[in-house]
Amino acid sequence: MENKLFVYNTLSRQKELFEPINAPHVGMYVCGPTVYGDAHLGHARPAITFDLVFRYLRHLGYKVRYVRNITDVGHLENDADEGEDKIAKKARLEQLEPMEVVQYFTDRYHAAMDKLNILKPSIEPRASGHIIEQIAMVKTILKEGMGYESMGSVYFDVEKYNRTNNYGILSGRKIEDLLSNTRELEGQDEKRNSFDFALWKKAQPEHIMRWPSDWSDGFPGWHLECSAMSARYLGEQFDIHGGGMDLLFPHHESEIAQSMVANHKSPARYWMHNNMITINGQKMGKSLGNFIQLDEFFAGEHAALEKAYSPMTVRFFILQAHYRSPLDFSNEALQASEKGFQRLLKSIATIEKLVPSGTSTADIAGLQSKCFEAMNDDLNSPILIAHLFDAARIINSTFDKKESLTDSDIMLLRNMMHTFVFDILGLLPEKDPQAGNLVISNLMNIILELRRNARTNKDWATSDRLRDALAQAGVSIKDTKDGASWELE
RNA sequence: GGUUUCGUGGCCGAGUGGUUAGGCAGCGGUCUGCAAAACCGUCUACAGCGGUUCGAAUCCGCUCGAAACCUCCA
Repeated sequence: MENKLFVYNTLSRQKELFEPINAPHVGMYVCGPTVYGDAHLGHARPAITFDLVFRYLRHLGYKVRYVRNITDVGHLENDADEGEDKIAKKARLEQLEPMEVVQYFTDRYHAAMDKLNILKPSIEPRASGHIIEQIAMVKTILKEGMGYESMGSVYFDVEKYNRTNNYGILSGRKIEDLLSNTRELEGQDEKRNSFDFALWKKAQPEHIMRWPSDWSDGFPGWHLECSAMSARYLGEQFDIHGGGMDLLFPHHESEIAQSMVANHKSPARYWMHNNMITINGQKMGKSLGNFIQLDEFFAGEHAALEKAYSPMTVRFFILQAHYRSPLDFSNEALQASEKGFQRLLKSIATIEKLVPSGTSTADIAGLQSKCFEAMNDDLNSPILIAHLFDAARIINSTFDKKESLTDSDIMLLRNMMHTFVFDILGLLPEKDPQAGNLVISNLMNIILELRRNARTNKDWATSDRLRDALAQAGVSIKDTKDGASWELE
């Protein structure tokens, strides 16, 4: 843990030295998905961003407890569906039990995350499994006088809270500005102010996800689950709270307010927010209808996709941008990432073929230091990747005898590449599943043997005919110094 | 309208008061029977207008343009 890791803290709006409350232990909470639909590219970003944080902290030697929730209750659909839960709505449409929908999309989410090689969080709590904790928190907030009951629902009194605290500490918003932005929404007459948020919501008769409470049969408010579950598993104050930038306000702002009242502590020391993925410059989002599901990427089945993009291509694409910058989707950019990633992987394989020299013409240790510097500077994965491409150039040049490396430098380089590419960036070489097929492999050996004979006899017509026919069949042949190799298209 | 952020070369995307980002594409070369692939080398830039400075793409101001949030959202 000699590395000095700096992270950008949204609270202070600057990079700060990361110092855990109880080193070597680190507590990290990240807002997970609402499981009422398949994961799209936008979901991949926070998952990958905080997977990178998780992996890097572990690499630095920290013992990290990573909590990422599953939201399966509590989100209102929209103005038109006042009081109707997203999960419940989907369930009614599909004639399924709400929990059946939750289970289905949770499993699908996990499968997509597995493909992206995202490590599982230490704990993945569900909101519906923590109703008791949430009700207890509502009671505490009421006892503290910062909440009020109205027609069976309970609301947080933002204005009162703001007299002694700062509602806006995270987002930079001022309550006066919020006041002037009052919009007339249905059901707001229950609230004292438009910006008050629900702690407990009374369920309408048709609402099937409901739990009993002192105030009504209902369900917990939008922001409560994260406050209740983070406190339960990480304590009242923990190290890192993460999520998408779109959650900054009001979700995270309200989380802070709730925790300040219930626990008299600001819940997290470092707030980290990943930026959005855009498509044609606009946020990719469910409500905008412009999202592309992850499985559609992997299968290439979407009108906006020119081809399929493998999970590792998507992962590399996301890591090539800094997590706090917006990232614009395009086929051109994806294909650039795909090729670049393959080049990086090939260079790692080439390390094994390097022949050691007595001296080194490249500074491998220095390059390794630069890689750590990049990561320590707020997880700057694009800079790290640029350094890794420098390493790739050194590897290839050494292989071409234009540079030289000592035995120990080669070992260092191998270790460095494996550590950063596989362990920290979480990238994996993707093996063609068919390539391992023994029958195909044997057939290819027979065909290439025939072609090799033809070539020995300078029978170019036969040689080229085999190559063209194989290309038609979806197998590409590459002639190298060491003979021909093949791969499936 | 308010809050926050951003505008970099053909595309994507880092950086930041004086020193190469990187990837993809393009171009040149090596290799090759040819081709492909691979590898090496290499060009194009900091929205516009002012200001501060010895020096600004980098700091300040204005203009234009874009985005996120302000309502569920990763």
